[in-house]
Amino acid sequence: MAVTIKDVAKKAGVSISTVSRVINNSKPVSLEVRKKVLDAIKELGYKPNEVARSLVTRRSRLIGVIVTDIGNSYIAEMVRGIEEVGRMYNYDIILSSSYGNKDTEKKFVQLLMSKQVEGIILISEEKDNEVIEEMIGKKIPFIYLNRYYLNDKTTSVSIDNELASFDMTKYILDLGHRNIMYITYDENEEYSIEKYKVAGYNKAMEEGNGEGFVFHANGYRIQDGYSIGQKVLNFAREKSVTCVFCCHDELAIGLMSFFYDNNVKIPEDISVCGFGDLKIASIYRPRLTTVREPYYDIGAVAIRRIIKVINNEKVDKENIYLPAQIMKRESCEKVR
Amino acid sequence: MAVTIKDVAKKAGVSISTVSRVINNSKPVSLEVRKKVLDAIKELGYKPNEVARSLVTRRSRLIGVIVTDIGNSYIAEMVRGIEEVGRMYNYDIILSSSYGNKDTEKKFVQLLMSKQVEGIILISEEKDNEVIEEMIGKKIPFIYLNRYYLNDKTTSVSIDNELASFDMTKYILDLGHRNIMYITYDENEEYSIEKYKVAGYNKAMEEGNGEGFVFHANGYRIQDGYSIGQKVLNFAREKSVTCVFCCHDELAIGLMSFFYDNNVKIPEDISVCGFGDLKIASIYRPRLTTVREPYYDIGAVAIRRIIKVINNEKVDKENIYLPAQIMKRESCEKVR
DNA sequence: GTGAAAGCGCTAACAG
DNA sequence: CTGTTAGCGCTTTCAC
Repeated sequence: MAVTIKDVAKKAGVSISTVSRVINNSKPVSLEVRKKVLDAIKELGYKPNEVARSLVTRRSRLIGVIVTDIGNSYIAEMVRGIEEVGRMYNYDIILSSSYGNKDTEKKFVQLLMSKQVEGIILISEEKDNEVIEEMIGKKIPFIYLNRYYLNDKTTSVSIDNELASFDMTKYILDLGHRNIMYITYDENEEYSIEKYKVAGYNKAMEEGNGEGFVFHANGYRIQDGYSIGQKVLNFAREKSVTCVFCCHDELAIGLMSFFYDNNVKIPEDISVCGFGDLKIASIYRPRLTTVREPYYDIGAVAIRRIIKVINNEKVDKENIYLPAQIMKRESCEKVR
Repeated sequence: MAVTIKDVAKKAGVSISTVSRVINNSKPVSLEVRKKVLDAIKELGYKPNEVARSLVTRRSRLIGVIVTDIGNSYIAEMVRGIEEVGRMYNYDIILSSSYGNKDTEKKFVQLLMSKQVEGIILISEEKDNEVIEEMIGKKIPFIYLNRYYLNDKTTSVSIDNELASFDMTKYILDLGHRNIMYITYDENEEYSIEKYKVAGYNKAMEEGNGEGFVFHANGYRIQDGYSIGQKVLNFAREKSVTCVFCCHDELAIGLMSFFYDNNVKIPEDISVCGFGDLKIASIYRPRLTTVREPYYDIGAVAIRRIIKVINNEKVDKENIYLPAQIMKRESCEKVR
């Protein structure tokens, strides 16, 4: 059996409340007594039982994080941010993977609440999320992170997608490209973030007198980029497209792989740009020109806000916007 | 305030013990009473407070996982395995990232124990781990996962590295390569796994009458593979090396990137193989021929074993070995 | 089959 | 400044 506060109290010859006071610094304790207690603690190797503590204080120092799949590099990066700043404030995180199943997400919320977590961060990839409705009723701090779909019912952290897409398009235009494809997915969905990205792209194309072509993929994954490769290639040739701007790095990487496998040279034959700046973007060759979404920071800011709410510090109701950045690399070069 | 067992008891007109019995199925309860309780639970939306439960049962249904960095894809994969099978047994995981700092690791063990976790999995990248010494004293189930260094004082799960390296080398030889470099790192360290991999390589080279060259990198990272690129290239040319077998995928990817940047064609000019089968191995072009270490399974088996120990099922003391697999891809082709 | 009561380890009034 | 006491919400004897 582990050593408890009682053991310490006995050893130090004081009451358990006194011990409690010194470990929590909650009330003044005489130097002399404090020392006795500290000695006893050290000698016994006492560590307070956090579970017992939580029960009475109602503070678990636990934050629940529900992710789609920790195997996704951008999610891992967000979790890193969450974990690291959580740590700074003495919070541990409980990690649950939903694999995109909404019922699982809901179940996890219940589970996490029963474990008395003090806040929940949901990293989702769903369109409409019933979990959010559920969370609104509960008084527990909550943040919703979604790289693909917006949600106006709850606070989130993200970049300004329209602006980022605009800036990227402008950068491509400045490189001399005129015929530029934008590959999107599901941008007609009401809450799709693609809507904004397409808008940013269109706006820049208009201002820059470029000829734009919005193209549709069948999903957001590498696989989806690969599988539309031939169509993109045909279209690009037909319309003299010199640059393909993909709405996500995954698509861009898939597309580049298709190009590699089919002897299309990047950027000599065609330039490719992405969006996200996944780790792989700077590892793959040629390195991918892309918009950097600061995943780590998004996670960090999200948990920071949760902790603020927990501590009753004042926070804005609104979404938080972080700056994006154009990562200029070799997959997209000047038109000659 | 959340609804408690008391509320349910009152609503159902029974004692709290009865409620406890029905939610735990711990003792027979008459059908009639059971129904009343169940109804009350449903009506009130009651969820047992797991913290209170843990306090009395001493079972937190929590398993602590300390990782070096969740941003590493192989670690994320292990954590996936851990999380997913943990879930099957109703365990949640608490994730902590040590970023390779031993003191942090030790601190986390303390922290996790004070949160009453029922087991700890440490995913480390250190040579010698003081944490292990510390864990041996404690009676809490513990598994040590380390892709780089062995530890004979505690249970682990891994592949048979010597055999895997042997098989890979044999595969390369069978492709017609004779002059094969093996790039290693820190293989002279007492507990380095590289020692075994080099042995497997040497054995196969001997049997296959190949000419082997063991080469040293300055680390395990992509960056390290890139930075020895020129040396490898010079050496390979001098000794007519046709294939480079890297002790980790990271090194192989770094090397391939160097080759790309310097116009060395893979596999036409030289073949490259790796070890690990990180996600990127099959995304990068050319796709990397490599040894598949089943990270997901390693995590899954690790937590399964922990849960067995928790439940007093009998387990072997020995390390657990999982099968590896040669992933034959385009970075390594037949010599012509 | 059911209820009363003790207690898990700790914090937080409340006295003194 | 320090000790006593009452819970936190739940499980688990122990009676009946």
